[in-house]
Amino acid sequence: GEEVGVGVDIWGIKLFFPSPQTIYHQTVNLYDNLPTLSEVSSVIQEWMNPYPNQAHVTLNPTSSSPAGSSNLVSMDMITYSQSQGLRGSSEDRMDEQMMGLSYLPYTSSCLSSTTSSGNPHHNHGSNLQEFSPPFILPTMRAPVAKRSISKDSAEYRLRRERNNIAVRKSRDKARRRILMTQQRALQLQEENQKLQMKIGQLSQELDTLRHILSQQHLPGSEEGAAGVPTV
Amino acid sequence: GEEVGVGVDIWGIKLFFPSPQTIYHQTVNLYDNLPTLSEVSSVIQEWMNPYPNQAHVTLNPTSSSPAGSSNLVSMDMITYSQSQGLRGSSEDRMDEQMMGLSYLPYTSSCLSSTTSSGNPHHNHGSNLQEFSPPFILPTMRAPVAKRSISKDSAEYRLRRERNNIAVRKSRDKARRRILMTQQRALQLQEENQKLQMKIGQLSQELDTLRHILSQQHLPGSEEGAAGVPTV
DNA sequence: GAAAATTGCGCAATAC
DNA sequence: CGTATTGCGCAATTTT
Repeated sequence: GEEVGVGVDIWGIKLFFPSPQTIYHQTVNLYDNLPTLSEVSSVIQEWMNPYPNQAHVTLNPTSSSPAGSSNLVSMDMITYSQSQGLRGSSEDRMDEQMMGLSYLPYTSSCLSSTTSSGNPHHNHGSNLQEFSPPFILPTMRAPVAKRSISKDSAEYRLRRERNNIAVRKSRDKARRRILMTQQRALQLQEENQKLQMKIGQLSQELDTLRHILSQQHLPGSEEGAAGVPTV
Repeated sequence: GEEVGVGVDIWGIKLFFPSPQTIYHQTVNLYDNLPTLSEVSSVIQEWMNPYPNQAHVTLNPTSSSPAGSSNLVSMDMITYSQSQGLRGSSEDRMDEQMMGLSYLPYTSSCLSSTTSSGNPHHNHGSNLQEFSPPFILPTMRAPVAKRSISKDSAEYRLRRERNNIAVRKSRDKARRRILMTQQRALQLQEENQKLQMKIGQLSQELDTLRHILSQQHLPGSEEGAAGVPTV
């Protein structure tokens, strides 16, 4: 099979979507306002529109117009139980994982390379067929065909190498950002403690002064109008 | 070649170490206290000890004792310019990357599987041969042979699938931890502002009271002893 | 539109 | 033995 994407089960309706990451992104970003069933069904209509028949449509590697005719659909169901963006919106346990729930294997198959013998990177592991959690639908867009690029080509290697460098750089940046945030949090916590202490000191001073003033004024018994401000 | 590990250049001395990640970890953890040249050379002696001749020693897949005889050495140099753990310890730019420096491609090849046709996962990209930054040595330990496991075996797939689940779980946890830290930092920042404001208020109150007291005492000209405390 | 950056994922080494 | 972490490359996607 040359399917690209994931099969999902939305309120009992099995669907196949290309581009698992898109779905994941949408899920991650929107998992806190799930659509209603009617919204889902309307979106399904929109989605199914270009492909009224649910038959397979083989990928056409030579098609050049990306937004043109349909060229990639497979109704083969692929397991996809993401569960990450769907863990209840109430912070979960924040310390440990949920009960036995979740992190079930999920398989996505890739387009095999067109010329090379193909390093089957995302190999299909177990062929489980369960669909569990409800799912957010991705924004609707017709699947586009990839430009077929030989994995042996120098251009491919160049692209890969450049991307690898970018990935390392990006992750390094992320690591530093995380570290910085942690340090900032610690710093703020320290500062908070100092500020709390200072507030304590000032409050005590205020109490002392108020006490002194009250002692001065109470025995004298008059002029209560110009008293201690209580802002 | 069936080499596993990375080649590094330490003060001009080219070495090959197995397990790139070990080196990376050591580098990350220790990059702020680089060893002296004498330390390095003694470590090199220790490292070279089991292998006085620098010839290739072929991997023996049937050897069962992990801590037993030497079974994995290759002096083929593999490019390794990590540069991540070596970015100056002064926070760098904290916003953007350094100048043209770093993130050069780095290649590590893996043991090919013994029975399966072998998915060449970590494929060798460009065959650059440059060695640049000085490097921390890993803790010395004789390389151990991996138990040869067929990639087709059900056990392998089981292990992989379990690890994949663990990985997803771990990353989910990390994501939540990061989010939590960010939120905490924001929260602390808000709290800080409030505290600062409160300190401002209290200070102003104090000033007012001090002013009042000074007004009361200065015109009367005496009894300066029981004055305003200046804690 | 193309290059760079980001991100989910699986793999393998390793840490625990 | 196990699970948990982590660096890495890949590919899909997003950002610039």
